[in-house]
Amino acid sequence: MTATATRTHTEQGLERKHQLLEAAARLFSTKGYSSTRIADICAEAGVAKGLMYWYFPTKQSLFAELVRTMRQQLRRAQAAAMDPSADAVTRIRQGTVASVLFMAEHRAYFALLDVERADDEVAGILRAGSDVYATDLVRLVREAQRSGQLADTDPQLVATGVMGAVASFSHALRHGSIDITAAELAEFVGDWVARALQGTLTA
Amino acid sequence: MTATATRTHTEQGLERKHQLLEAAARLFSTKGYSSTRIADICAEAGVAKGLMYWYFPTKQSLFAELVRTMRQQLRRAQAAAMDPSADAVTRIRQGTVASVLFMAEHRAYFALLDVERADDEVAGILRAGSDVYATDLVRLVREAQRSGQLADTDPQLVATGVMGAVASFSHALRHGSIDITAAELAEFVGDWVARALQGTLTA
DNA sequence: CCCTGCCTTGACCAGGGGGTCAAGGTGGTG
DNA sequence: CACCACCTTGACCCCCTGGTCAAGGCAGGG
Repeated sequence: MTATATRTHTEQGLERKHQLLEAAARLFSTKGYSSTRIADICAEAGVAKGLMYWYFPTKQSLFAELVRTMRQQLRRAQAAAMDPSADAVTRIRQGTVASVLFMAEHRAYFALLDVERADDEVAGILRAGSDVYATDLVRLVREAQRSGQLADTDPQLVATGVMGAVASFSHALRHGSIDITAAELAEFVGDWVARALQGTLTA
Repeated sequence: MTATATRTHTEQGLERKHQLLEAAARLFSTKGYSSTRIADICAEAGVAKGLMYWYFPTKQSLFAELVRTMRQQLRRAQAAAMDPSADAVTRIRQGTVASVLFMAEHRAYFALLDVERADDEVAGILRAGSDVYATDLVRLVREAQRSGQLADTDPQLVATGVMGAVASFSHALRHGSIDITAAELAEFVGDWVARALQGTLTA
């Protein structure tokens, strides 16, 4: 394994790297991680096989970078959608809607979550990263509880429910088992989550 | 590939087969489908590698049988939990609670759903089977809508939400990110789903 | 005691795929 | 022009793993 760590890239180099990431995202989300061969990725990107190893030390590292990038983007989309002056529950709803929309726009990328969920080989590396949003949600739930908006259920539990809803509905949309526009679905999921949450008050 | 199809088994044979299935379930749910080697399964079961092929024609068929069995069991548990005289929403809730409980009792088996979700190599074979519960749910939702219990949202959408909740919470419990007993969680999820559903009325 | 059908073994095979490498561009700088 | 750093190629290696197979128990029945 050559020392890819200290490698510097030109403008063109970064672009190539990006091409590889995009090609990989397309294939991973279609065929799954382990069923996607490196040769496939390079073919999809239109370059020779060896080139991948100029930019990434291993297949896993490519995958890892992909997920890292996606998470950052998602995170940004969520943050942008939340109105800082709004109450906690509203912000949760806004984040939820934004998440569904984001995922619809970037199906290929977001589908990686499914892979990550099952493939232990890679899940370990990244588990930590997936907690970021969860932590955020937990904070929001606590805030809502302090302000009396929600009852005192375990915040972790609630966060799981919210994230689960986003993931499940997104997954369904991605796989065509639902026939609806992304915008409509996003609103629906927002409502769905809001209702499930609010009830927590009377529990 | 030898003709495993017409093979007859003795009492002992069936037991051995069962051992293999159990070992496989344990490993698949821990390491994922593709990361589990046939050698691992046989080692876990304490038999020689070749023996697996006495009972199963391929690795995939072993997996398929595993999932088929699990689905049947789950299906039975759901059916048993539903009170035929109750209204549709109540039955949905009962099925939900039963699903969470079942999954908690059979973690190793149920975890296979995660694998199935991502691993395309195997997903295709079984996709059809996973629709059974969905179809059931859709029927219940329609019934509830006819009786005015729920508003006229796309039943498919609602079904997705219910199944998603079960899957997500179960997944969380399985992976230890939630600290709660299975019974408690089951009730929580039941409530969660019921709330999310009911709201559909006022949408 | 032998024969037949079920069961078990572990060495073996073949191909597939991750990862390597030597060689050859290409463009910018002294 | 020469040099260097970046980039690109495709043949090659080799391990890993799903799958095969010939050989050998070990019942039980005739």
